[in-house]
Amino acid sequence: MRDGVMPADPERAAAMELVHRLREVAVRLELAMGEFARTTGLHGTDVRALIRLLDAERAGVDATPSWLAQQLGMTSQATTAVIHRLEAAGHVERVRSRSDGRSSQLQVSDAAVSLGWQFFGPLLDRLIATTEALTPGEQSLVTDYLTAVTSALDATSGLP
Amino acid sequence: MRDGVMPADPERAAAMELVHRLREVAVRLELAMGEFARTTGLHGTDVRALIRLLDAERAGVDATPSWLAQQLGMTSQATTAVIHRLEAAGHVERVRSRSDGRSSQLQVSDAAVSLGWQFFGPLLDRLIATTEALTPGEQSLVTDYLTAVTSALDATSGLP
DNA sequence: GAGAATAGCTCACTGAGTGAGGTATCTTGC
DNA sequence: GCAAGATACCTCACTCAGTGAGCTATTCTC
Repeated sequence: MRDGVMPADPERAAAMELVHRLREVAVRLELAMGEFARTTGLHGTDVRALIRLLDAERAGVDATPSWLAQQLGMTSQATTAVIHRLEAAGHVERVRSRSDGRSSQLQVSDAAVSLGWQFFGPLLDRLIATTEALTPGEQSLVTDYLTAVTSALDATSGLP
Repeated sequence: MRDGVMPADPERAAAMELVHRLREVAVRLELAMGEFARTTGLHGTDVRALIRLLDAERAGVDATPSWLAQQLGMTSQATTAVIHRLEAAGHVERVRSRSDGRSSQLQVSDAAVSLGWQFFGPLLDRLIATTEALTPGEQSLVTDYLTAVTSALDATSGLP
């Protein structure tokens, strides 16, 4: 942002610099995802969906279409279309939920996972290397900071 | 990602956790942007464009349509459309370059900037507060780390 | 100054995402 | 036990963002 609108404050300026770097990282990650989408013939949204589904699996959360819609900030119809595309490409499988006949659960295929590793593997290796340059203590400091940032961001997306 | 594909390695696992947090922050930022887009009647891409234009201004870089296209990872035609939309909404002004008659420069209007502050102000305040909870030394540690991460990410997007 | 390269644009088209509305299943109050 | 309402997901018709093809104007190169 055009920082001049805010009063000059050296302490705040340093913090602001950090926030800008954070945003810059987000932008680059977005671009990398877009590139993955292009090379795989998927769409940006499809890739975002895949990533969220894998996140859900990691976290042990049941990924339903409506859950995914919320994660993507999209309508349920658009999410239905995303799931269709991913299903047609063999990246996702839809499994009818046993406890709730209306609902279904989404599972990412092994093929999609290995495709992801193929593309993001080298990138991830560099990120891991960058991260392991820090001491364990420094790493947990950064991790805690990022967790706090996530909470701060969450407070916004909870708007009505 | 489904980490099980990779061999278990506690050191790597800790670094991986950090990378996941980083990605999580990126996802939340993206959602916040989408929400800003919805409340202002803009599109996600338009907001991303505005942010990149403000970044360029901050960095003292000349923002041309082709530069913007590269930043957004989009074709020049799509970028032309984005600029048209932003221009029509009064958020951006197109100024013919004096040094190169083919090119033009893009400037974000004051109105767009204050609109951005209005929405992102509270969010930014929370982020700044989160950041200022760190000591100056810790802040610069995180800043340096994020800079390194940006470089690591850049090495990917430079694919042919 | 001719030819190649570059910056940006218009046009026609595809398809991602939305609003309206439908079906099947689950929940609740009687 | 069943009607009324809520919920989860889906289809249909439509809009408009983004793409490919191809154009014009300007600048660079020899």
